[in-house]
Amino acid sequence: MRRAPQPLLLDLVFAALSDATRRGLLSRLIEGEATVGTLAEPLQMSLPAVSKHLRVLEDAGLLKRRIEGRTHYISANPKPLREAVNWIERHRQMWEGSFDRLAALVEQPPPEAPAKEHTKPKKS
Amino acid sequence: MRRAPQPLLLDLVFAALSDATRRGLLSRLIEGEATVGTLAEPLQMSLPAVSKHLRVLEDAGLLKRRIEGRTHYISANPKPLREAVNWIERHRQMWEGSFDRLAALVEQPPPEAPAKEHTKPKKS
DNA sequence: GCTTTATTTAACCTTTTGGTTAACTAAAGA
DNA sequence: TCTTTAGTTAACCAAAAGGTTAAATAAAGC
Repeated sequence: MRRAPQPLLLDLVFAALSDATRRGLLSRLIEGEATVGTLAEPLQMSLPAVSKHLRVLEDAGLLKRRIEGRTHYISANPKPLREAVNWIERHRQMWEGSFDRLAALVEQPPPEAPAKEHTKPKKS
Repeated sequence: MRRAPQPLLLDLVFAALSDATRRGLLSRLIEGEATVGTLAEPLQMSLPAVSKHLRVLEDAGLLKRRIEGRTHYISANPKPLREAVNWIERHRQMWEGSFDRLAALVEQPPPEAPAKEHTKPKKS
């Protein structure tokens, strides 16, 4: 009963990535948009189970959902991954002591827009 | 009794990173090696709780522990982070790649049209 | 030897997670 | 209209997560 400091986005992203089924779903989405049923089909588990996994991913901001009639088209949203990889790279580089090594990779801006939303003050 | 596909290392790493307290511990370790007590001191929670968090991090391979007498010196081990960041980067780049192609198409319609999704971009 | 110090382990509790089946909503098709 | 199809929501369950306090282990200090 001591916590409630709001679930950080990073919490949600890393938690979402910590399950192999969910990572599998994300991998599958590399091939492009897919419906819930299509995503569930190869995954020997019930449809509601898959639906839940998708919700976890969606809550972490890793999915986009386009609803058309009764069909939900799911696609990947890579944006939150940037913050996650930023956190990791920052620490990895500090620990390894090689600051310049993959710095370019992290700072690599999206080809279209100059990163506008990853400059938040965080205190983790 | 239905699962047993073995807990992948990636599972453990991402799960370890999904908790703000644990990320805080890792951040603290940027300053260098520290004892369990020192790590616990600023963290308003009991020592056993911290001990458990450290074990989660250790099981994920993110910590090294040097025991000297009754004192445990904890330090960060960045190695498993590489695999994690590899997974993320691989997916992020794939998605951003396909998103670009998609975006190129979506962004095409004239600036007056507010691009509702179930209306096909018909160009006159 | 006794006591303090550093830390883990044990036992317990509550909340969350990951799954199930059954019931519901709503669009599509006959 | 009636039925199928696509998906979510509800209710439930077992196990895991994250915390607690109390007990155990073992090194250090007196």
